[in-house]
Amino acid sequence: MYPYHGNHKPSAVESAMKEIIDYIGNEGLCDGERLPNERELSELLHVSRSTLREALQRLSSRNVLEIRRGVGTFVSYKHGVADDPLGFTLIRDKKRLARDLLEFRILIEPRAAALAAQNANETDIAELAYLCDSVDDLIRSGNPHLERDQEFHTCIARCSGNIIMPKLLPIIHGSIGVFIAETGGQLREETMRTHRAILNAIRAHDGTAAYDAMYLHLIYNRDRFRSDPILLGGEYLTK
Amino acid sequence: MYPYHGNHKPSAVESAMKEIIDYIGNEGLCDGERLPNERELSELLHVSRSTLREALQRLSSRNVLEIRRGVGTFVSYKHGVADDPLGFTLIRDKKRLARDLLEFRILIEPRAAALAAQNANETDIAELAYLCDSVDDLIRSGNPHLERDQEFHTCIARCSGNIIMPKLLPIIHGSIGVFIAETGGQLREETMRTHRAILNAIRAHDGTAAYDAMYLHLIYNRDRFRSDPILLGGEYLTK
DNA sequence: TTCCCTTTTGTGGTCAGACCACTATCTCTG
DNA sequence: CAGAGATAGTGGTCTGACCACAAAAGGGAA
Repeated sequence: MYPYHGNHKPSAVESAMKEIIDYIGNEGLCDGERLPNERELSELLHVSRSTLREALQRLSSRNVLEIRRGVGTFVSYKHGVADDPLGFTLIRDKKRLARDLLEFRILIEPRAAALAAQNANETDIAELAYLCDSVDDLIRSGNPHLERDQEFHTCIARCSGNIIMPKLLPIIHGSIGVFIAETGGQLREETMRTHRAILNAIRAHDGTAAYDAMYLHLIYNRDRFRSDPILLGGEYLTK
Repeated sequence: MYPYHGNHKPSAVESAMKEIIDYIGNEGLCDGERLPNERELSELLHVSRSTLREALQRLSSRNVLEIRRGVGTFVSYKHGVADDPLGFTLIRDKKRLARDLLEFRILIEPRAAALAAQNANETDIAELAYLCDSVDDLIRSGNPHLERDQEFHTCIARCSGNIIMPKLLPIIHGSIGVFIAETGGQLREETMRTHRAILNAIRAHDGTAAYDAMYLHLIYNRDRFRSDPILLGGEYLTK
């Protein structure tokens, strides 16, 4: 994307990346479809397998490809799976990081919900409703629901119409996920109730209500974290 | 950061990444300091050079390291340099992408400015003032000022106190930079004026004023883009 | 001496080909 | 028909060689 920033001569890896992107475009490969295996692709692009591999790795680390060991390499228009693309790895103060991540959600997700209320069509709303029900089911049956919960939020982000939202949100969620375990106890009722409020506001195309509902939902989450931080891998907070 | 998401056995590359992070921590390496060369480091970590290289590449693509050909590999706590970590590469509709990026800035930067007004100390304000003056100088002398302009904005993001902001903003800016050339004509005056307004609001610790000033500044930018999109590599808009 | 050009040195970049480890599938057996 | 085992295909890792670039050292001309 940015060979234009510098004037440096493109390396073999960079060229290969561009050619892979072109290949996907030319072949009309869609989300989930498989690329040729590494040996074939390296011949096709006239680079060594190691160079080709490096190109694939870089593309996968920016969510463009998904590499599955022993299976193959797949196109992934899916949003946000890559590890730590924002470089939180080296941030020592993990407690502050967790706090800032939660604050950041409060900053953008209510706005995303408002936009979603404005832009969501029937199909979107049906998908949101399904996800909302699905989260409820998981909570009621005592199963892990965090992942599905995040899908609900990401779906709202996608409905916002701003393409940055669904790209960014899963990264934020993923980073928070390291710190926070599954919702427990009384908060589960709260989660189901506020999720439902968000869904209803979006269904009614009421932007203000959606904003407020999402805001409340996230505030609950933040305060829970503050007062009762259930942590996974607590060592990462002090390190 | 997220070996905790899945239960999969860590690959050699993943272990190497972790060990590199640990190495940086143990040796107390700071921003800009150099790591041992690839051959030494691969011996040190007991992995092959190719595995080590892959680990280094991944860390560099998440802004943790900076690899300079013919020179060495350096620790980079710096914010946002990596190419396209959010995976905009495959987005075909570049016009929409540009629009959404600008809208996204309008969504988060005013809030960052408000937080900066609240949290900035004397040192921060001095740095902001210097950057603001510097941008003015560049504009007046007719030199490219886009990069310094972005530094000004990133500095505000850093002053916000939320660590996500300065990580994210350069990525957004960098992606927008592909589309938008240097500010030209009458907008230059506008840029200098609104920058100054933002600075003054932050200096006065007036959050509301900072929010409004930043909002106006960005609206000007967006409208300029809409009415008169000066584009670099226009082909990328239609592709 | 001072400057510029050449050489040297050290670094990351690329290549080739071999073998390892995992996954899904097929096949044989009970 | 179900399960265990063999098999083929994929990405993962290793080795060691050579290439290309950037900075520093050296040497000659003004």
